[in-house]
Amino acid sequence: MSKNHLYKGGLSTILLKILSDEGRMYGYQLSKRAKELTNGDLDITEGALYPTLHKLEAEGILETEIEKVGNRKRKYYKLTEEGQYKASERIDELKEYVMNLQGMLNGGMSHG
Amino acid sequence: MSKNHLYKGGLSTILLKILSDEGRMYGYQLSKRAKELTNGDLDITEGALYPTLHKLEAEGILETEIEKVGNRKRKYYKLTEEGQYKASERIDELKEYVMNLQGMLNGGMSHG
DNA sequence: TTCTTATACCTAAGAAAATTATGTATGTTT
DNA sequence: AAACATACATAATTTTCTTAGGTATAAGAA
Repeated sequence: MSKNHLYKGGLSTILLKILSDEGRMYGYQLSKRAKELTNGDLDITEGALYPTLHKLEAEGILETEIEKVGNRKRKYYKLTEEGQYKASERIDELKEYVMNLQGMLNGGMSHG
Repeated sequence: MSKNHLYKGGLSTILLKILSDEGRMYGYQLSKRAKELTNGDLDITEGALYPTLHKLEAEGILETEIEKVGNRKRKYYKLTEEGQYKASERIDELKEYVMNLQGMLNGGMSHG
């Protein structure tokens, strides 16, 4: 099993984190929230967003409900019961990884 | 210009950070050092490592010297003068990105 | 009222960057 | 002698992203 999630494949875990905090969101809303939370650094494209959500749904980690607001449909995502467990695992792994990475990036200042 | 380096394309910047700290290293050594510095989390495969180094060399960011140790050759990499400038730019960007990501991962605890 | 922008979903083609597999060769340890 | 670590490299494949294209409703500006 690979441990190099983050510089490849971190997007799904980021989405899971947001959903685990917010409870229930739709795709468009998720991408806006991600951008907010990272001070504009994370700009999730639609071509990445929707396939990733579909994959997580297919894995049984997310489930959906379609709601009509006015004349427009929104597809709401939330974690399944099984998904809550898997999500917290993945989020913890990512946290640890990011912490180690940050340690590396801020260490080694004694050179110049 | 894309801002989503990290969950894709962070490897080269990580290598630049290590080289900027250590000054001069060869490929195999770089991969071992990266693993050390991240408590084993970052396991760079050879198929990722060498093409990435070759690309950075082709970009003029790294330069090489081959040394013979016993009967075995080592290819040492270091930053070029131009490379030092570009490396520090990329490292700063990555730092900021990782900081924002960490903020997101550790925020939103007020849910349960 | 028409144009632009924002909202809201989606897929397909292509590129980028990784993994996996394979190859060569030397040195060390069991 | 066999296994493992060092040390380089490339090719085939897969994953995951960007870019581009498509549909449609709603709101605001010109």
